[in-house]
Amino acid sequence: MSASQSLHLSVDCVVFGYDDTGLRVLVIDQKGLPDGDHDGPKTQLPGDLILMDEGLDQAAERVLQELTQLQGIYLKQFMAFGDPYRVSELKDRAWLQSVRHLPEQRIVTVGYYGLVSLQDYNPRPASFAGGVQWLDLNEVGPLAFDHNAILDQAFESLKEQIEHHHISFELLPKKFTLTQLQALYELVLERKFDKRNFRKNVKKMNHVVPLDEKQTGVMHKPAQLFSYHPNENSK
Amino acid sequence: MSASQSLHLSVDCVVFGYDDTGLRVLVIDQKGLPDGDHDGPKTQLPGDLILMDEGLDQAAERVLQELTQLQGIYLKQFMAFGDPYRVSELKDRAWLQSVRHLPEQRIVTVGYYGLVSLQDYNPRPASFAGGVQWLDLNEVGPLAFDHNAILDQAFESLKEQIEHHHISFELLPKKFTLTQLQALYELVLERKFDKRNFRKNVKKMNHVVPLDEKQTGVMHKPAQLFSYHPNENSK
DNA sequence: CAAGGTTAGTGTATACTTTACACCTTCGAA
DNA sequence: TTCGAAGGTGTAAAGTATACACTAACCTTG
Repeated sequence: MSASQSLHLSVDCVVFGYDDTGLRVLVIDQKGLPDGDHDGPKTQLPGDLILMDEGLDQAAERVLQELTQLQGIYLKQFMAFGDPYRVSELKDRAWLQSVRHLPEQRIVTVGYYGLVSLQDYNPRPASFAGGVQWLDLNEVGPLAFDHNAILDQAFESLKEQIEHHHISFELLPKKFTLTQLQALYELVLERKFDKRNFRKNVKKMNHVVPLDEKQTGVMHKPAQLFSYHPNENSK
Repeated sequence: MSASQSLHLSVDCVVFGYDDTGLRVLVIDQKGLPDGDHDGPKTQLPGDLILMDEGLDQAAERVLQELTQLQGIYLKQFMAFGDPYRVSELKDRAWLQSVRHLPEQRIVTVGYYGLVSLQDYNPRPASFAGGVQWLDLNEVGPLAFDHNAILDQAFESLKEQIEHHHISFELLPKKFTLTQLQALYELVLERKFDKRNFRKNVKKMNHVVPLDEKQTGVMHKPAQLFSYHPNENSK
């Protein structure tokens, strides 16, 4: 029935970053591809094979750290991708072979999405490993492998989760304004909200608490800052 | 970095079945376990290794068909389980070795949940492969491996999806009564609904259409039958 | 064939939630 | 001092959710 399986398992991370300029995805350059045709896709989602003694969540954390220096961010598994022909483009196979010395082996991957506040983590983009870029979600070109499909699916999962779980705060700085929160919801859910109604709803959530602090350095009325307190008695 | 991976990939199916007696899960007996201690868990979720040339969804379908004869039912991937020690009990390892002749290899599994109407598929339980049982959801004992955890997670996913996607109809016969629909929601969401309010809501869904037909053979006022029409213009 | 058992099926009043909508405030820059 | 730019606030109307109790239709039994 089963015979001898020979396939590999990887994790791929779709890291969403948010700041006042919008919602972005983290991609890395493919390194080590032999010179020659410069056209095709040269960026991909950060991902790699899992190690024999680590769990999936652990692998996602490690891979992300190794490839992008990002650490300690929110990561959540959303879907496994196992189409036998998911790595079918010639260029993709060539890259795999050049980097991993793998023969034509099947790779199944487990997708994770990650959330990070660009304002908190990215004041110094230079600290990231070379070849790391934050692409605007609307301007992601073709990625290697089936990574565009993985990205789309990750964004779908994000949309579904943001309303029912308190994950939006993972994308915001520790101190944020209600305008930032609203803009985030509008970007993720792809619709507009009324400012007053939005704020009314936020005030019902007792895990969003106002601080004794205001925005500084803006050339308009400074906004009240808020922060997220997970255990401000339930709801 | 990665070195040589050597792990296996399987699918496991959590099939939920519904009829007027409640919500059930499909389990199979483990066969081929050498005689001896009869205590430990002897049932498991249907699952097996995936083949080299099939996708994950395809593997789930095939495995389910091979182990339980169930075919053509709704199946949806919900999560991958990859803890390196997920198959840690001695008895589980012994079983794997006796059946698959695998050494102490790691197995990562992709979980699918399935939905089926017991009334439509199970008028003749004899037609199922031997060793297949439908356990009441509240009376599932210990299963092999980490299958209890997989089951719990599957049920969580079912709860989340039933409200936003039209999957409840996969658990109902083609022609169903509103009482059946309500009882199903009550079982899955683990709360009661008011009959009149529930029916008001259903009548707003234009994908649930009344038929020109009533229940027969019941010793009370026969109920109107309904059926599900996916494309009765949206929402 | 009448009575009793059992589930089907229906409407309304009230509380709550959602929506739509416009103006004054506060800061920095010029 | 004025201007530009975003912050911050309340109310009325529409829609949705809840709570609640009786009659209707079938089968069975005496």
